[in-house]
Amino acid sequence: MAVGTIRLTMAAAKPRRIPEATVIRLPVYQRILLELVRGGTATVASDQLAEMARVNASKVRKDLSFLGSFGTRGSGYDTKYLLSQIDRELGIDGDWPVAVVGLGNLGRALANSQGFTSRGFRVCSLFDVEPSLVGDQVRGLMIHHLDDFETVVADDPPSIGVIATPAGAAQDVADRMIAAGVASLLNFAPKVLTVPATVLLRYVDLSIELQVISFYLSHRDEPGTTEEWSPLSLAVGLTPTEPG
Amino acid sequence: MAVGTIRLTMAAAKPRRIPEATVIRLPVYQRILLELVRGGTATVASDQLAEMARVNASKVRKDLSFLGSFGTRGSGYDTKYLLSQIDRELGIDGDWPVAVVGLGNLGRALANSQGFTSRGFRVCSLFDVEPSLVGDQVRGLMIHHLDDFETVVADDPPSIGVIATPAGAAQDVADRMIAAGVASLLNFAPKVLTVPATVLLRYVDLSIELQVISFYLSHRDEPGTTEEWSPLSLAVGLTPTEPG
DNA sequence: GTTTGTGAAGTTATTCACAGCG
DNA sequence: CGCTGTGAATAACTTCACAAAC
Repeated sequence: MAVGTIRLTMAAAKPRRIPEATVIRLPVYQRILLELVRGGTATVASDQLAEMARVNASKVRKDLSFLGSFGTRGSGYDTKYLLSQIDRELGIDGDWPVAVVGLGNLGRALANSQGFTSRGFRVCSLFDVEPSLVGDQVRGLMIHHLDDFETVVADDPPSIGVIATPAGAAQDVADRMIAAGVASLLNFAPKVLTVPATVLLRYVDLSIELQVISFYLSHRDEPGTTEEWSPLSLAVGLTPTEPG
Repeated sequence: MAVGTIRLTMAAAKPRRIPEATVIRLPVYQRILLELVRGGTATVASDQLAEMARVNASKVRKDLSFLGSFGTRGSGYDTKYLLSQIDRELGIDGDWPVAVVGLGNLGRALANSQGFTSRGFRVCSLFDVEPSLVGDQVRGLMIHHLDDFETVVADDPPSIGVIATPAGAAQDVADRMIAAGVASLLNFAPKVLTVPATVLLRYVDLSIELQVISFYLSHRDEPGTTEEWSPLSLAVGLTPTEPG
């Protein structure tokens, strides 16, 4: 590209500002590309990607064009290269230490999951209050008592705090994480949290997913409704910061 | 509930068609209202709801107006009543049997979670292939061997199938679920699935959440970017069906 | 006075449709 | 030819702003 497009000063910095809707789809393309690369597919056209992501092909092309123009007309996109560009854009080259509080089934599943232990993410510390868990190891990391939270995270400050506790403990854990300087929270507890507007807060609520499903199942046969719902995106979560 | 409210006979069907963006926020309001009701709050104004949901107040009012007009000018919304209306709209009065395949940490956490065992949802059967798990009970339900899937679900056909297996097993499980008539899948395995367009497919990918977070953390200090990202919605997942 | 509900205005996202490159 | 990249057209969503209702 190097679209001569303005922004000149000292040569062509990209005019980028990636739309939110696109940002949300990038991880989806990323995952698809990862599978393609692993499966040995070297190039992919926008309409194939679109089919796999279950979106429209021009949307794919538009989305990717915000990153630059990496496609080859006539053949498509180089999977490896495109993946590396998406990774870069998503900040995957960074180091993102993650602290997990709550090591019940869910916390354990998270701490063990690929997503938390690859591509820049790294579980750095684990906490619980349950005496029978404290001292145990998960993936080679010891579970600390929550009482030691401040001390432990001082050594290796997490960027992301994961709350996988029961609802009753969640707000307290959030407060302590924020006080310790954690910039973003991922909350799995079924509890609405109150945090400062500067904190990036995302909820993952498994029941919310179910309810969106039940909504579509309930309505799929209503007259005139049938073909028109294309339940986009996915769902879940409250959101950080309003601009105003 | 048992609101005498209309739905009169056969006059005046509302002109309703709830925008997708609204549908995605309804479960968020729902959860907030549930906490308010439990905490004994009887009424709530749109700007309070908005603050808790971290969205704009007119968005809240507009969203709620698609359900009908249940607010009282001057004081706000009756929490209980509003909650019941959202529940109704989300199809919560239905019966949604859920089959879970894969009872590792994640599957267990799901089967035990409130979201899967309340408000219309009901875990109806559990499956795994691991001999040491088959025959165990989780919340009073026996874990069946996946080999018996077709037989077991014939008795109590699930509306929703949850895939919490390793990636390698996910497509096979999906195929069997679809063949057995399951209308919607919730996939937690890190695998892109191929399913017919009529199947409602949602992905929950914990690493996608992390990556959206890392995107915002990476970009929050770029010049001109700081205040403007209001990372809406939430994100995750591929999507079912395109209309075209 | 307070807060809803909603047209109208403004913004953002999607889709079309085609020129341009390989 | 095939497929990308992108302006222009369309559609969806958000926000404003205020009249009406309590």
